[in-house]
Amino acid sequence: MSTATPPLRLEPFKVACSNCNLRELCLPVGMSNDQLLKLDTLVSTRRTVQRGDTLFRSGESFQSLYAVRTGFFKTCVASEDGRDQVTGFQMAGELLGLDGIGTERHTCDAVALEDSQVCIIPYHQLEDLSREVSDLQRQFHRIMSREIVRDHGVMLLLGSMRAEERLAAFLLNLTQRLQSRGFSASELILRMTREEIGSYLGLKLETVSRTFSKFQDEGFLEVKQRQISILDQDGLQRLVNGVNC
Amino acid sequence: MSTATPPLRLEPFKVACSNCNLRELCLPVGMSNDQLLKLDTLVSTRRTVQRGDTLFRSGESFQSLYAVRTGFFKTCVASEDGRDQVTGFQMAGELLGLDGIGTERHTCDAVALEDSQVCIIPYHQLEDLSREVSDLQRQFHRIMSREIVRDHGVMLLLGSMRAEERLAAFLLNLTQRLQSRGFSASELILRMTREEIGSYLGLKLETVSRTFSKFQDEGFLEVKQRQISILDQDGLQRLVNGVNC
DNA sequence: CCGCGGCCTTGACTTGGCTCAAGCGCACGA
DNA sequence: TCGTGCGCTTGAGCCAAGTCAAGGCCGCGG
Repeated sequence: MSTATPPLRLEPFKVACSNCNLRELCLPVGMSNDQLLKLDTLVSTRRTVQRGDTLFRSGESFQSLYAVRTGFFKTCVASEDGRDQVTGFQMAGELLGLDGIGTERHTCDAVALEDSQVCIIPYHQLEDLSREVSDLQRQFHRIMSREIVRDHGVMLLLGSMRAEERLAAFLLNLTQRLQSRGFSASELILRMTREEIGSYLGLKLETVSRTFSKFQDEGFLEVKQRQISILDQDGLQRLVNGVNC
Repeated sequence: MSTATPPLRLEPFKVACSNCNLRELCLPVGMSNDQLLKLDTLVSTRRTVQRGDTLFRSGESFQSLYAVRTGFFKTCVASEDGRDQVTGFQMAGELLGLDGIGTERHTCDAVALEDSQVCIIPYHQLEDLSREVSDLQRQFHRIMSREIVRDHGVMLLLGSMRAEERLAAFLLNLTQRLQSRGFSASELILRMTREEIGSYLGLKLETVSRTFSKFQDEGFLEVKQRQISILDQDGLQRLVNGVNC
């Protein structure tokens, strides 16, 4: 009775995948308790990133992946000339840095949109462990594959949707991810500016703003600055599915 | 002397990564000869796909990755409503099917744009072998990561470039990939229609056609249907870099 | 050899989203 | 408390790309 508890109590409680409430969304999915303990030895440090600060920048040497523990990030790529493009928004349980594996350098910037905390996952150790633990390997591959699928969805959005459809799709995607983290399906607070939304959706901030106003006029949403209430989720879904074309 | 040769001669010569001329572009990158022999046991069959036929379709169960051996493919995703979007064009040495890992189902269609041949890479066996051969693991991860980076580049293109910049970027990317496969940097034959280019670039086919004509008028290209000669590569590059903005 | 069909080009017109500009609202610091 | 600045909204006008339509090119089969 006295031998079972101490090893787990003393220190690992601070940082441990094995007792993380995000383990059903993050890298540990599908792993047994034994396996999780191995993962714990690898993921042993966290890093705090203040709102507005960057977790990593394009061009920096790639060492680790990061799992968002709390907070909210954006990633953006830049072209030679100044143009830049928000490529994604990441919330709790999502991985950052996958782009760096290919070249050993990060290829985008990751910026915290609110005060955030990430778990540091040293990449080479992850490679080593995933050779040993096939469930980890499988989940890691799944995560990368899903990132590719997600990107294809964004390409579809950018390549073939109209402004209203893009914004509707964006809002539905956000609420869905928030909902799977236990938040309301209808109330959300945007962590990003209109300009950042616009960059992600291939629109100008004025267009984003106008489209929000239009959605409000049409009764789909209530918009109070960054506080959004979704009043007609089905309506938005219909919009995305091109019913109004 | 009589024992060493037969096993390698009789049959593996037909299909083998170890003596494939694409091995410097494909999955075998960075692997030793010993390791390649192991890979050979896994990648032992090919499949021929006629022009216009699909290698796999969205929704089909995912079993294998495919490496393009000869020919040319497009991949496209479709939304609920009929819209679809070409997400990429694949040539020799490039991998198809990575999108299927996440859900065990393919999420896009892969269509041959000319008569093609692919090597079949059974995915679960690849997982097994890459737990054993870390160089294989590393290269596989690199390939997935680069696919993510490539997708981010397309998002940048779709989100922030004008029609001329998109087409110029597309042509430069194509010639660069062809060049690294030993083809001319300036002469190319397009395997896809204007409509497919347009879908990939988020443009209508008429716009693609007009932009080709414009490039020809301005002396960047010579265009004869699908035969393109690049006359001023630097000019195209300057266009992509937004010099004419 | 001709006719057909798929693909491409070009012109005329329309329009969705961009640009430019003015003004509001809210948070924050003096 | 008030000013300042950032982010957001809204209007007016414009333009790049889309739409619609006509016609040309070219390869293939009859």
